[in-house]
Amino acid sequence: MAKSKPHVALHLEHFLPYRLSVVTNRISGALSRHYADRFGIGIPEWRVIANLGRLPGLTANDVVERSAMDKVTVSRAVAALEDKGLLTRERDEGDKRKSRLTLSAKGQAVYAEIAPLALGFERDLLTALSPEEAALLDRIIDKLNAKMDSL
Amino acid sequence: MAKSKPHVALHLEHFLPYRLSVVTNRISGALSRHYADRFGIGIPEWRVIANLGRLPGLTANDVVERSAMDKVTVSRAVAALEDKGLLTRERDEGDKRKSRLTLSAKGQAVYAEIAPLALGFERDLLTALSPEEAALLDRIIDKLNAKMDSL
DNA sequence: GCATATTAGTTACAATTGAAACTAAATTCA
DNA sequence: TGAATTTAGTTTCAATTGTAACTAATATGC
Repeated sequence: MAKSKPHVALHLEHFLPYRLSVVTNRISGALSRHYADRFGIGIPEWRVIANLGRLPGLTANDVVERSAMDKVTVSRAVAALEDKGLLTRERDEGDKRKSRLTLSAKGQAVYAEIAPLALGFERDLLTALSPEEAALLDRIIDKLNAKMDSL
Repeated sequence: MAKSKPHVALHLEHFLPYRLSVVTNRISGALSRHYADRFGIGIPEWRVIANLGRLPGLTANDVVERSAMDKVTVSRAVAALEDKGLLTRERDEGDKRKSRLTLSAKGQAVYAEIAPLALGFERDLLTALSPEEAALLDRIIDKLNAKMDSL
């Protein structure tokens, strides 16, 4: 059954942007349910934690660039995490517009708990694909991103 | 460079659910900009139109099942489209809970204008991939969906 | 060196969204 | 039957989100 080749008529169920959107939302939703409920943390907050867990000292703007999230979304996620005591800000002395962000001990604990959950979820998801398919999917995502860059 | 194979450490930029989410949001955003601005129509409304354009007489619930959208989202999109005169409801005489939805002439005109835009966008996007890659991506999406069904 | 533009980040506001509760019609089954 | 359940669809409400306008700090150009 040919599916997302260009069509002469628009069939949503075979339309690539739509199909991608549906499967991605299902995956994101399932994943966030893994931690959102348990930890009271939403997707943007989790993404900030994931970035800072690996790269402490990023600024909010670094996170924006690395995460494809909106500036405002990141700003709010950072504020929420600070309120919850999961991260600290330290004003950059060289450039006082910036704050360096670091996970607190509590934030690191959350990271240490969620990261394996997330990786386990990914591992489970990837059992649906052969290693070759998984590798190719990666290449395809890169190519689609490159295409979007050029628009 | 190995990317979304299971990792020992969580690197968001190589984490499949995250990568999928980023590229999908970029694609959906670009696509909706193609019609949202020009026609004053949002994503849910467009999806309802796309469904009814091909299958007139669906009920709101049929659209929910076919589109993976929320009940509430569809209900609102349908109401908005009715307000704009793009579709009509006709109470089903056999089951008075249901309404059969049909695009008005105006709605069909919008569909006739947007559908080729959407198909052109997809065609353009797919120039980034070889035909084999495009076919495989379809298979992969099906497999990921099947995996999500089983969770 | 100072006016202008750019960058980091926040705030205000309006629109979108989904969960939960609700109405009305149809179905089940005792 | 007719009481209890399910289904189609809507409404209410609170949370999430993005756009635009803003502040404060830095960089640029003349």
